[in-house]
Amino acid sequence: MFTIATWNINSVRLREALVSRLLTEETPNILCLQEIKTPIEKFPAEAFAALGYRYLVARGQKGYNGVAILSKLPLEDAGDRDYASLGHARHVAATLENGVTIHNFYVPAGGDIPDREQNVKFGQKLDFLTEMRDAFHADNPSKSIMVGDLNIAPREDDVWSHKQLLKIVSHTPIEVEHLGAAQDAGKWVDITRQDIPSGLLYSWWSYRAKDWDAADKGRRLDHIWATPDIANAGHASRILRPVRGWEQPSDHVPVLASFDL
DNA sequence: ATGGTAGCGGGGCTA
Repeated sequence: MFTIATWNINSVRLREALVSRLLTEETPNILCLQEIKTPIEKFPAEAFAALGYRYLVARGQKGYNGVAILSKLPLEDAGDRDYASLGHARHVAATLENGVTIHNFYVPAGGDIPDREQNVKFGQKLDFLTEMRDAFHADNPSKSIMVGDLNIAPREDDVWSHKQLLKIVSHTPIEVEHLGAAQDAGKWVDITRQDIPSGLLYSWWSYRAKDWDAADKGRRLDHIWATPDIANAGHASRILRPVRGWEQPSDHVPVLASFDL
């Protein structure tokens, strides 16, 4: 059995102590981070190794993006892909000794205007998702887990107001359709929703709210998926809402799942 | 329709 967590940390150097706190309190076997916002040379690997997380497979860049897989279990680097040819560090993969492959994604946010004619970033987001679809279709993945900040809340109960967010980037029908096509192409099972099939679920609350907890205008942007051959081994999904209330928090909270493998 | 906050890096971009 192992537990995997995914967390958009919004600068791993600024929030090194928060990562250490999560690792100490929850002791996931594997932690996937997004938006580490640093080149790998400056990733605080020693601090996490001291807590038992000796394995690191990561891709970084200066100032923006960046993804990392931290693990207590041995990992082998399984490569990365520059989806939509953006030149951004938004994907990395690693393989465990049991043969399970882990994909860690940071899908582009897509800007504010949900129209590729008016907003290049929105087009890049859709193109990124289309290339994910094509890659999964070609790959036909098995024994795989894919996690990350997908920057899309696909279901009505993944947002505080479906109606009010229909034209807001992250919940528009075209994004949901593109994400669904990528999910279908890999036959990915949404493990969080397999475990918690109904009810409001959020993993992100904007920094701009006066009182994020009281307003509770959240979205479920962070996901854990698995291929059908191992999906029934997934269980015990959790989203750690209280982490949003830690001092100087990320705007995202960790999402966890365990696998009996 | 707008503005609200945060991080990086030291101005403006990105979220």
